[in-house]
Amino acid sequence: MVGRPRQFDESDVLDRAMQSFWAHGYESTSMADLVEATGLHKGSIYQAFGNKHQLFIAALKAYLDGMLAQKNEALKAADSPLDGIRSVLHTMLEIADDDAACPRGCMALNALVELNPHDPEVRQLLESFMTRTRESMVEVVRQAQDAGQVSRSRPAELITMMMMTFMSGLAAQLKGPLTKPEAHQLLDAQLEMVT
Amino acid sequence: MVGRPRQFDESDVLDRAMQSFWAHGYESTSMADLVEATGLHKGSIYQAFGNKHQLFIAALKAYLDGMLAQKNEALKAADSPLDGIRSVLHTMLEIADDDAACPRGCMALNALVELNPHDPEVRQLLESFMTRTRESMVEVVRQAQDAGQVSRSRPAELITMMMMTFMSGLAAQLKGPLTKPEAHQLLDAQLEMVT
DNA sequence: CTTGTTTTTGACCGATCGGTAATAAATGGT
DNA sequence: ACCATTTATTACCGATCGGTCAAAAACAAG
Repeated sequence: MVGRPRQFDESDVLDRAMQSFWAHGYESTSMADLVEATGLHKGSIYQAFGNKHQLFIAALKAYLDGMLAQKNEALKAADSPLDGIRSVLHTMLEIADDDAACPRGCMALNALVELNPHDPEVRQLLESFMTRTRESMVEVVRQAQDAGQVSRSRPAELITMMMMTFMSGLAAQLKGPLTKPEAHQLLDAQLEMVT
Repeated sequence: MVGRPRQFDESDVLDRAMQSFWAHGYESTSMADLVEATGLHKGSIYQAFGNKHQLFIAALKAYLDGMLAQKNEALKAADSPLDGIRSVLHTMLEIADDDAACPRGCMALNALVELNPHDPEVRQLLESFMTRTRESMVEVVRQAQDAGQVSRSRPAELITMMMMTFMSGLAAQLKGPLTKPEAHQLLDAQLEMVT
């Protein structure tokens, strides 16, 4: 027995929900907003995703998975470890500021600031994500050091943490008056310093 | 004619409201929360501050004024321009992570991420604050360059923006697993690089 | 065509949201 | 003592919040 077929693509709906949460945050996105953004009715959302919080978790997970995939792709395509790092970070910036009208920033950072201290599920998700990205980035920094592209005067772990911290700052500042060209310029300066 | 005297200290109530907004953000702080935090009744809050949004603006303004005062004080007390910068930034870090149980971060950054794109009043307030801090910091960086404490290889404006971006990143990361000692260590490393 | 199963749809729910109004209480001035 | 004015207090408001439920609809299997 199969029942009535779905009239929507789940990953497509999840993506639309993600856009809403990304642009407005968790609390400021109402179920009415999600109904409008996804196009399907309230009951269908609850049947498919449980509740608002679970939908947010699913959307955040989709966002993080997309970022990880993008990162691996960029690293693989790069000619050298340092080029890979550059490519990953500049692409992250592009993703964080792709809409000229509304600077959404980085959804992971938005969730970190809005929800992390009070939401265990978000906390676990973000911690796992950050740990994985950090470890992967430390590895690439080591490769860059081995290739002579990055100074050995500082441990790879420290360099990595400084870059991730700087990226967090850029993602936050993009929600303010900072423009995209300025952000890229700052990132280049930081990369030059740290290498 | 004078009327019934107030039974509360306005700046004290404002401070309590600020603590709530600081810890939970704007949307997640309900009027009921504010009633509990301030101790006075709902009607009194509205009579004294207008509405929730105006109260938040007043609380944010009080926070920013406090930060500016702390900054000027630390700069004046410092033995050298570079020491002043160090003192200001490390103190900001302490303020952003003063409660072991709940990392509130920096209220200005929290407001930037949660509200800036959609709230004109917050935007104007934060832009004015950031412009003033940036200009004042550029001046101190120049003094540090004149004193030979900071390299002239980069313009003071760039160094300032990099430091502020890095601080934003630290303020955000403090809401996550990053510990206070780690944050101070990262800040020291960044200061060493940039100088 | 009927039946079982799933999705769709829209009406509906109690709780909470931010905000208001009316009354009581407390003061200084006359 | 009384009045004008301001604050304190509480009951109350409509709107919106996230969430539920039952009936209708659309399929596959028998």
